[in-house]
Amino acid sequence: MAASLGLVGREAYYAACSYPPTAGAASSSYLFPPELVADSGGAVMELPPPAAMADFCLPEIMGARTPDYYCSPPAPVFANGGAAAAENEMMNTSYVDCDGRMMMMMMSGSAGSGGRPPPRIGFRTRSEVDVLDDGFKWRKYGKKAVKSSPNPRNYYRCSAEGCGVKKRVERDRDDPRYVVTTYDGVHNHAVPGRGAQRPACSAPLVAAPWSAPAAHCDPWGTQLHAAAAAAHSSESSY
DNA sequence: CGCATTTGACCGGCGC
DNA sequence: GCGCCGGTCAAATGCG
Repeated sequence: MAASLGLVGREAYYAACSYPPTAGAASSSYLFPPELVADSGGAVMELPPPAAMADFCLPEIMGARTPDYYCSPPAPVFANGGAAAAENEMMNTSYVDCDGRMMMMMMSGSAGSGGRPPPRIGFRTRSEVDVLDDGFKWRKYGKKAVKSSPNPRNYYRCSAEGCGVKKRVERDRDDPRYVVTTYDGVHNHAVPGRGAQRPACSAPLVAAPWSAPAAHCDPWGTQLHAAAAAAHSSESSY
């Protein structure tokens, strides 16, 4: 299982996305690594300066130390504009870490019959271990060698009952020091064992307007914060 | 013994 | 229609 982390940092977050999920590799990788988006019509976002993002995303908490991570409502930060994102039924969220570095996350999926597309979130983390301990309990259900990468891709499912969240984990093909993790779906439960310390919805979170009916706050907050917390806490351990 | 992991097989989507 | 490829399943295996 996810042993305690040996993360050595998390500096290299991608700021790229690929959509719509059309041809080729892009259909299975809505984000990252860059080679998957560079030639497939994807948009590489130009990120505003962290400070600007903080102003945009963190109005009520500026002035104090920013949280480890912060999830924002969808922001029109796509290189080709928010309209294009809307056209493609894509949404995104972003957050900054305490160092002011900004991280973009992409969510996508088939919108289906007006329903909320299942969020897909991906990020890249420099880590010595393949599986980042994000606080949730994952059960590995598959491993596959993919063509786009010399490294095998591992498939995990949240082992919580009734929670269908999946994640894919693979080493970056260009830099094996980095782990590319893609979350698929939204946890319908709190982080195991962290109930008191880390409620599913941290206070500063802005409610996402599209959040799931049952969720009173950003449904991604749980996993994002969990992952962020895991990554962050690990930093001090190396 | 129960649970997690491994791994080959199978299936469906997509491009040609 | 066929083949490729990614994703999932499920039996076998390992481990505590």
